[in-house]
Amino acid sequence: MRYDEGHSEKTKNRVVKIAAAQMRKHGPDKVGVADVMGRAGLTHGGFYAHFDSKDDLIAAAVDRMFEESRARFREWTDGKDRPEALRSYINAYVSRAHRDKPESGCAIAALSSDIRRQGSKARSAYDRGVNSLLNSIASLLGEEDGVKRRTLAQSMLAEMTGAVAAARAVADETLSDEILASARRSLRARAGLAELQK
Amino acid sequence: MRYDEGHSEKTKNRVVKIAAAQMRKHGPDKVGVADVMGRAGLTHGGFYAHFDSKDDLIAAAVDRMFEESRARFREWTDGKDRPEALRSYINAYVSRAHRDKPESGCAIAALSSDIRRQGSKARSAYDRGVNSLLNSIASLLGEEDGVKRRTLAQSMLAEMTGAVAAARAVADETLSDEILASARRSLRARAGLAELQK
DNA sequence: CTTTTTATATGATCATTATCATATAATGAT
DNA sequence: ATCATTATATGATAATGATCATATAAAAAG
Repeated sequence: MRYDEGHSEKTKNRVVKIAAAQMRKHGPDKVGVADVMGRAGLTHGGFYAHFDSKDDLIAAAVDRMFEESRARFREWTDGKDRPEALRSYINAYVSRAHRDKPESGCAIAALSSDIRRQGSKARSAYDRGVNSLLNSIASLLGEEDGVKRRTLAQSMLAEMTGAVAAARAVADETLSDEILASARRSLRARAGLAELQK
Repeated sequence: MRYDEGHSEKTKNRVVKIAAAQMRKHGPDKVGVADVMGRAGLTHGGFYAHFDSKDDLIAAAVDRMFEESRARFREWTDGKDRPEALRSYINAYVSRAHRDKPESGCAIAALSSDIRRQGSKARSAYDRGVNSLLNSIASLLGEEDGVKRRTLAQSMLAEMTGAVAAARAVADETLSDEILASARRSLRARAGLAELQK
């Protein structure tokens, strides 16, 4: 049928959004083309009208995940001065809420061990996303020179993503909560934030 | 045939060792039973004489990975005094050598996003391994009380595993090297180690 | 009103993979 | 020597999943 202009693009966006959520939740390889299409209210056959291959979908989904990351970054930091924005970002990222919602969370924490097994398009999208996030974090740091800011941002990103990934991996909830709390505290300290409330 | 006593156990050990390597490299779900058996010089059919299911093999493989972790920990720290052992452990863990050999490296860095999708036996094995590793790290820390040592160990483990996982995930080798170097530096600093050489 | 267009549907194919029933071969026990 | 044992092999089954050829339906263009 001759749907109205832009219908195809809207459908594609919907499919990518669903794929981005499902892939963070279950891993890219555990999400089937037919399942994603089904969730979008479509059947599997139409898939190849939108994407060259499943790899292509994975790459689009990774891009989408990092777009969502940037939106969350803004949500958590907009309208706050630098230290407050940083504190807010750390607390929101290294949180139980984030841990419990991988499907809408950061791609780095969700795909940490999956992405290196993916195709080059997905990996490029991932690299772009990581760089973008590093820049965002560095922009919140008050260090003198840019090199130090970048170094600190990289180290903090490692701890943030490592903590959330580990907190998800561990089955014991007490241990999981502990890991998050320890990382949060350490991150605030080394970001130069004085401890206020808990 | 009536093989000599202990043949079965030796075979099983060999299979688990191979599975542990392959699963760290490719992810548990990407490693087939037939492939592992083939690498052990066997055919797929005999598998169920050794394991109840693939889940069972995954759990055994996870246990094995952490045994290897403990052996590496000893290798890197034995015969050194506490600060030197800690420095050695950090430098060896957060290294390009470790990054480039997931198949023989730490399970936490290798399976960070895979393990939460596995069965309960594998997850229990993982929890045991994480706790054991946390104790090992805490034993290297010179903090006053045990709580602080545990907190710091958790935070450091998050950064170490996060850095190695991220360094593997990223395609750009320059960025990957940078992430490792940044994490290494930060970890040594917050572990209270003075900077000596590079 | 007919034709063309195009997003989506149907249905098939081919590959992969976990699992299991059954067979085999070699060797200690009889 | 024959038998019983047992680790491993053969071969089948059933499920899943990516891909693709082809069909269809509905609206826009004529």
